[in-house]
Amino acid sequence: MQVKSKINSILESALNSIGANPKEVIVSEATKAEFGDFQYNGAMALAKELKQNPRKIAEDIASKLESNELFSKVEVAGPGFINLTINREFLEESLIASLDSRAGVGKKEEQIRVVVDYSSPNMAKQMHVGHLRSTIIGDTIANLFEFLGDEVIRQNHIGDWGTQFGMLVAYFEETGANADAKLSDLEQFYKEAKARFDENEEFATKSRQNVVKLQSGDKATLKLWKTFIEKSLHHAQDIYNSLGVKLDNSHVRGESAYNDNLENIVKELEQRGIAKESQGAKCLFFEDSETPLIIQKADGGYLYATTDLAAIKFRVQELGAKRVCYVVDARQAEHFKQVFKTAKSAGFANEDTLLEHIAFGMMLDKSGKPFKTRSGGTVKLKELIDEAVDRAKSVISRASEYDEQELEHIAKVVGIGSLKYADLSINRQSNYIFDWDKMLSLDGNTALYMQYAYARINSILNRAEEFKIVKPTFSDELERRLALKILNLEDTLNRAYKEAMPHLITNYLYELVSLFMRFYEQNPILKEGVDEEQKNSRLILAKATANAIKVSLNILGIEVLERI
RNA sequence: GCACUCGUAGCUCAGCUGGAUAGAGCACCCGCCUUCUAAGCGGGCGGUCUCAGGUUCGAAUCCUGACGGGUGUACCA
Repeated sequence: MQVKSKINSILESALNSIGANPKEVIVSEATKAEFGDFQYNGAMALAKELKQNPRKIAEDIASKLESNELFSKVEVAGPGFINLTINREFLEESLIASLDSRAGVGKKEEQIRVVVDYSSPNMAKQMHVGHLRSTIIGDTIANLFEFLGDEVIRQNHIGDWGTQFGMLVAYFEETGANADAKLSDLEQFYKEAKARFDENEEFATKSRQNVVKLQSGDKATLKLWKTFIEKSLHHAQDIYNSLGVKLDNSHVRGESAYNDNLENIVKELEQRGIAKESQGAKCLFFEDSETPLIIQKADGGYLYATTDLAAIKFRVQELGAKRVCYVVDARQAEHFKQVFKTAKSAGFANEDTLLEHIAFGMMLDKSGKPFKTRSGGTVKLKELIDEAVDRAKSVISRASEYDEQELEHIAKVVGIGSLKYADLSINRQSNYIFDWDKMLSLDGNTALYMQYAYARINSILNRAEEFKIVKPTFSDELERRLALKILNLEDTLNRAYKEAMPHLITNYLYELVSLFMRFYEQNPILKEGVDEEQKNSRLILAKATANAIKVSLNILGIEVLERI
């Protein structure tokens, strides 16, 4: 149910009928409960255009709305605020739709094909905390788009090409018979190879030669390279599985996949006169930027800008994407700005193709400093996940009621849910302070709060006999507000879709569940003294709430539990 | 130097398509379990929205500048 858009269109015709045609009509949720459910503040802005008193305009608009059965109250306040209260009966009737598995949320009218590029781990190393945000924000966005009807193509643009592989190959050859054993810890293997690379010039040269061999398709080198990739992918897949992220090998299309196209990309850009030579390198210059985008080095080598351009071309022209989302660290903002601009001017993407950098802030430690990237100080993703699960296990209050296997499952769902929720609930654009205690604390606005509410509802539904799917009757204002919140899910998801902002969903969830918790405390469902009709109504409210929670959490990639 | 970005309660964050006394959680204090899961609920404490100008009937929100933090800035990805 899209309550807001419904109101917007009613408002729009009301506005038109008094001769106003604002370019956008937007109601917002009321800032105070006493103002009603929604408010429209546009009357004040129209005062100049219409050369009328804003209060008068508001009253004119209000008089057109009053007759509409959607509203039970239309009120003009102050200089020209229009406060709207939604008719209780309308909510009662609409709530039934929320009992289905989509919590009453429809698909978008226009559905498009979207590529979401996320995770993109480096294949030479283990995944670490630095990969967490891209992986879970990207997965959430992909889930959300899919849920609303888009055809989503997930792309894992893995870092599987470049110097580090020359290095690994060289080290593998050097260690000979021990190599296979050593590979069981790829991280360690990489470290040793890197150390060799830094200290030994001969080794470094050999590594670079291996890169050339790789790029020119030398069979033996390629074979070795493949074993590294397989090993790494296997590791990444373990992480995805335990995180419940929907990436698999079919989504992998790494840097190496574009290797053969790079030459043509450069050629094409040169022929179109977009690329120019400067200091021996092939570059693209931009008016608003003093640094160019380099697509080919002076020594002939290609760069990640070249790969990215090849990838855009592939995604738009071969995959047919109308929207391409790059879930990548905010530090690459300028890079993507230039790449997108180039892709459009070169015709790799159409003018109306949406190329978006879904930027997110860095992960900082408690003292506000960035995590180290190279020198051993990083937290491995695997360790992080394990600890999240361990901590969750130690916190489960009803632990004695479960057997070992059940406990394990609950700990996993709660621990990983908390880990993801903590990240997703923060506006992705700001830096994210990574704090074990906060992330794994199981209080407040966390996954656990939602999961707990869900389990509470489930407990009631299990106890209750089947309830009738008939129009409920709300017994107080709280129930009416809870219903309205449930019906707001679709508007929330649509806004989160437009802005690619997962935290809008967590904000919504928190409001929804807070309302439910109050309802739960105040309005008994199965207790004595509750009449049949009331009981039935409240069961419908509870069920609809559970659906909204489940749908929202599923989009965030977080599981619910029947019992906790 | 230039560009981008952020600066809201002790801490972590919402709010920023301009609107009516700026909202949460944590922490701290008080109250609520013989009845649907107290991992909960209710109440209290706590803010010159970094500062200074400007636009506007109205600014945490838009613009300019200053200060402070972060990031990026020619052949790494």
